[in-house]
Amino acid sequence: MLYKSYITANYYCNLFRFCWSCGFSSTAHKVFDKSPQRHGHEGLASFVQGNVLGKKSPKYELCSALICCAKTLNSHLGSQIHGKIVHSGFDQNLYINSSLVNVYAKCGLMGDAMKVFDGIELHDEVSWTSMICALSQNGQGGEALCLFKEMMTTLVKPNCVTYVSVISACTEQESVFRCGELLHAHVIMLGHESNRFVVSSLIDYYSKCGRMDKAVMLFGSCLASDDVVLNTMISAYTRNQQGEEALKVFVKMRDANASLSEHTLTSVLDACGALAVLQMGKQVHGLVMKMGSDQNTFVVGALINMYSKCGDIDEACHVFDQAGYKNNILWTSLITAYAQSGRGPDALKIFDHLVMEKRFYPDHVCFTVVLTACNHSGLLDKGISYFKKMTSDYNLAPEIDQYACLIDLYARKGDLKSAKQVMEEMPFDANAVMWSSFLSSCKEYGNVELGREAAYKLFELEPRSPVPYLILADLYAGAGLWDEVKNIRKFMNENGVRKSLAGWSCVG
DNA sequence: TTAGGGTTAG
Repeated sequence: MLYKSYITANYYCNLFRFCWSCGFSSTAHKVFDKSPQRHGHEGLASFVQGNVLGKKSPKYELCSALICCAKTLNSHLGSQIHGKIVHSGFDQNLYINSSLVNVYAKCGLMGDAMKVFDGIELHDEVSWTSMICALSQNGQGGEALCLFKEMMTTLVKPNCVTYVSVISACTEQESVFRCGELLHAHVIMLGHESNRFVVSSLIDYYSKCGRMDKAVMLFGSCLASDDVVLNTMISAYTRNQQGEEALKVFVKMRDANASLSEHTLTSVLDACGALAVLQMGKQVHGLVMKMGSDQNTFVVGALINMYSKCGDIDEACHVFDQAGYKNNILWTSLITAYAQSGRGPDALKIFDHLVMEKRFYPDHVCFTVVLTACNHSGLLDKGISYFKKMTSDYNLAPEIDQYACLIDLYARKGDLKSAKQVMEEMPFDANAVMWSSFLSSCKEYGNVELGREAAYKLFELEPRSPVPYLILADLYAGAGLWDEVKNIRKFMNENGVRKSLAGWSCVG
């Protein structure tokens, strides 16, 4: 088994300085890439600040400095260097501008990134790709595709990197899902299909739109020796409820003495959690300790989730306690672990304690967890009050997931009128999940009128599903409306909805 | 000397 060796951050920092001072900037970059992620960046950035900003800088040094800024997410230093670039008259240099786009994009400053991009007079494939990638990585997949289309109208031709960026953009939202297949056709025509970066982005794309047949085909056709392709495939299987296949890939990786990274660990822990295989999860935990990855935030989060999904809340807490650095995501993972193990009130206690001490600022996902915990613990009024706090205390506009929780809270309480009012007044269209939970509550409380309305909405939203027909029939039966029950059976036949009538005993 | 794939919370 190959493990990443751990050398101190100082070693990397000194080596970086040495390479840089000798003018070996590309070697310096390699050193920078290998430096441990959580250490040394600050030191390197301050070195850049001292050596680039204070001197008359050649173009390549400015470029190198910008790469460091992008990697350390240091937009402040990036802006300072930008000022120097303008002052030195290098503001039309393509290399520098592509790097600048990258710095701003990595720091989430999309307006600045676009401004630099728009200011470039003559683009090359890298400058186009930098901006396409920037949009893709900032959740603007649709815009990334538009820019790609614009690029296609120019004389500059996209390369492998462009395809990797634009294919990744297609996984962002369902509206651009179908574009991925078209891009795959481009890739085949241009002969990029054997590029491992392209392959892994395609596997990821297909797995995210549920086309595992295509993902498996691509995986089978490549050499599969690349660790990222293997990790992508483990995640792809897990995402598509094929955890056993995911574990098989992992076992093969171990048998082949493949290099295991922290990505591998998180992906395989996710598979263990999905399958609830505690023993296997513990073995991977052993590997985590052996590799010295027990302080990596991604790995710690994956461990907490794995133990929580396997029902071992004590071990989940232990992992959390051992983590030196605790961010919002880890706190949310811990709250989720309590909520998932039926300890909703404990989950809420942690949340209240944290916000009281101002140790973390809850986000949308955290509120979804809290609201779900309230829902599952029957703390309906408390849940509604948390929902209101989102806006009043934290200035967070609720999103569709939190509205779904609120609707569920009102409906479970039997306040069907309020639940329906929320569905009508919220800034989103009520989806099938919302109407389904609403319909179930209508059945629970015997509200025929609202139940009928919900069922008819579901007939439109999910025309092939027999479930709303069956629930509505149950509701009618509970109210003694036997003629209506018979009509439902007729209605199902007319609409071509098929379902075994087992369980529909109320019809008699 | 510019750009790129996979990982954590419901």
